[in-house]
Amino acid sequence: MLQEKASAVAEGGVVTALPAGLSEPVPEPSHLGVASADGTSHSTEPDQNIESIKVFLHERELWKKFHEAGTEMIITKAGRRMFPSYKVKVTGMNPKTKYILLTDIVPADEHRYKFCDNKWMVAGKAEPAMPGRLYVHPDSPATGAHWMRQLVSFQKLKLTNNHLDPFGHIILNSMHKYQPRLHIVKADENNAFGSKNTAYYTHVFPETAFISVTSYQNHKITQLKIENNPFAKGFRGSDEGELRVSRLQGKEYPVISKNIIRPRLAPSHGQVTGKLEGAGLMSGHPQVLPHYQYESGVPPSEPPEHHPNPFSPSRDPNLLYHCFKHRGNSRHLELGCKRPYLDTAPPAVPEEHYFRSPSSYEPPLLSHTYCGEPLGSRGACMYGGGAAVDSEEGGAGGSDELSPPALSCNVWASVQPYPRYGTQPTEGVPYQHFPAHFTGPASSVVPRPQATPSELAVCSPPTVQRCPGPAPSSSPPGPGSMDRAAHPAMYPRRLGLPPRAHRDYLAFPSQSPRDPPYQYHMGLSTTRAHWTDS
DNA sequence: TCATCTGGCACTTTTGAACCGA
DNA sequence: ATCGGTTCAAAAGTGCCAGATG
Repeated sequence: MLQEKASAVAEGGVVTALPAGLSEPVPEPSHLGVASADGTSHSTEPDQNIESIKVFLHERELWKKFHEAGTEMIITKAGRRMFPSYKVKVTGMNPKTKYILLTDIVPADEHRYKFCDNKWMVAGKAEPAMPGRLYVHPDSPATGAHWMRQLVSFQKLKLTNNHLDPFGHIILNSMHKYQPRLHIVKADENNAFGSKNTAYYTHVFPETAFISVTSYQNHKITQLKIENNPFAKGFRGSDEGELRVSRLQGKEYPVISKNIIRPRLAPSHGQVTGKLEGAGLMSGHPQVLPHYQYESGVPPSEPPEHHPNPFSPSRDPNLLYHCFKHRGNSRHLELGCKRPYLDTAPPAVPEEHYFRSPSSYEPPLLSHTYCGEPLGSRGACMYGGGAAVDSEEGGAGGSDELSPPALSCNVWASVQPYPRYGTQPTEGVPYQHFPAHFTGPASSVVPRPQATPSELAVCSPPTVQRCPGPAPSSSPPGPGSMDRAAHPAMYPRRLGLPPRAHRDYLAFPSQSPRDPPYQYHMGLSTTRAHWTDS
């Protein structure tokens, strides 16, 4: 059981001094909330300064631009990166303490959306959530000094709609709204990741919420992507001058020619934002209680500012976008709504397949209960939501002498459909902006069968235990090398070259937030590095 | 018929081996 | 032999678009 947690949202802060190492002023990080497992807020122990950690979203201005338009993220079968990419600056860590940084993406609500009349609207109930997966930063675990030295980038995180994705990408449903979250897990000697007193810190930037799509719906988003994503420079129009889509946008979005476009990957540089908008974490989550520390002096009773509503009709009415569809060689402007998606289609594949049948949902690379890597390997690491894994306390087992430092597993966080407040959207009703906050009865210590949706079980190297589940390989090199051989496709690159560093993946059946409990289990790298600086 | 998804395309950036000279 | 800089080709990441799917 966790004895402490910290959570926060990025809202409500104020712009303050430029943190060292950042080239732009960034808003004050979210206020930290510290909650104990019993549901009461309290300060962390003096030696666990996790509550002093501050997280700054990189390129926040860019994120806000997208957010204001209603961020969309493409999901593909092969996996697609997020853009803007999720990068943060972390401060306040103990330089010598080791931390693990990871992200997950949780449903923002229980609705499916449609893009109708140039805005996102609720179109029915959400489909069952995909297997929950975590993306562990490849540098994890690393010292606070390491994390604070530079931006922490999760840009290699990929999103997919492939329910059977074997690559460990985060699986999402199209036309659903999601909220990325950042977790910072303390993993030092006295607070071993996976131990009963694991301290972690969950951070949510509401402006990073997005709706997953298989093709862009809102052309303003398309243009923002083209304008800001260097890989999309090819779509920035010709010398004659215009973005392809801009022709169809009328005056709404400025025509951008190659001549006038300049790389604007960091458009927020030099900009100072005003008060951060949005609301704080709402109470209701026994594990992650709201606990605002109004550094700016704003009393808790003051209504939080809201982000511009990206998905509601309350946007500037003058902003008019059009629905397009492709027919033949031309696009046709459509002002009408697309056919409402009113019925919730059953999952393409029985949920059982993913959540309850580890054997059936067990991608080769996800079948290990722990992952290890050769020292120095720093590849992407994604972890799947978990199977019938009894990770509590980590089932000791296995030939420890031969195995890499084994893992203990702890349920350490809960994932719920990201809560929204305000009126419950109804079908056909424009989506109301949701603030990021936690709600729900999730408890990190609920016995597995009754566990709340998407608990995160953490497997940590400090103990000589393993996450229960598919039998791990006992080969010292760890799954990494083995899987590379078994699944070369996972490690593409030039022949004869060492594959790019990759961590291996763990698969854990997961479940829908609305369905029987599922857990995220995370197997952390079993590098031979010690977890302390000693 | 329609909304949504898929795969190929052209384009760009990124990556790292190969090469060269100091 | 080593190091640092440059070059270049392949890989990877983009959105667009036509066709497929349910």
